[in-house]
Amino acid sequence: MTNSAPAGAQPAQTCCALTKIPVSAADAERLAPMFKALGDPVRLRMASLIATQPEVCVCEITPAFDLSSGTISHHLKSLRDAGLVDSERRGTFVYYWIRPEALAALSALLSVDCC
Amino acid sequence: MTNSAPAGAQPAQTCCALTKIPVSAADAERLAPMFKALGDPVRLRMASLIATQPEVCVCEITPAFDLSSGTISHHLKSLRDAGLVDSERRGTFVYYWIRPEALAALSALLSVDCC
DNA sequence: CCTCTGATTCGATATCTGTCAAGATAGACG
DNA sequence: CGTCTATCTTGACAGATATCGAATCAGAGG
Repeated sequence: MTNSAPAGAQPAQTCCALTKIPVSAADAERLAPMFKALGDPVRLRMASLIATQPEVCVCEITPAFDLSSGTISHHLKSLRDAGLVDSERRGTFVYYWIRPEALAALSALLSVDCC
Repeated sequence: MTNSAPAGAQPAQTCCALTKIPVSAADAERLAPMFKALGDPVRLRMASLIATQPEVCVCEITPAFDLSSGTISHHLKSLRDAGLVDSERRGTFVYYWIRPEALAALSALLSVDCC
């Protein structure tokens, strides 16, 4: 039980939505899965890799990780199920892109720019 | 495989650090556990409950959830291990508070205010 | 000291998760 | 139509996780 802040001292000075009003159970059910999807190092990197480009082919994602293609697919599915990315097959290849609304929802909760 | 964005159309217009440069493997290892900790509805609500006040007694947290005290402790430990909160015993009671640096780290990654 | 209360830890259990290898699909292209 | 390549799905499995109830620990106060 470390102690990095004088317990009685000043409160969290970082202001963000999370610190304004307790997240409701309903919001928590909706938002937690997105955090969960980003809660694995591989998926966090995948999401970032996809987010840095308009769209990314799976054939570009696969070689960026030392994992089987089955595992890559599995993680991409997690990200898609969480609503963070979307995908489309175009010919032989499948392309993924980020869903900005999803990032915005998380950002709104954590962003310090809310006040 | 739904299709909510015209694949070839404009890229993610929401700008945040995540979309600038792919998260490095090292950063992913450091940040993913924090997202993971927030990736459970119970813990997300707990973190928010703690973040909305300077500090919160466990005796206030416990009745806010329909869970055994053992389970509450378990989740609080997860949040603490992830570096999101810290705690201190004061007499009979234990108090938790948010670690603003941790929220700031996540915020920096997702915030739209970076450009 | 003894006991009471708040909180954590422990043991058990059911479920979930990350991973791989192998098999199944979907198009492209002869 | 057959085959090749890219991707996804399935089956299996070891390890993690959420949960409870019981046991333990830490102070407070007689």
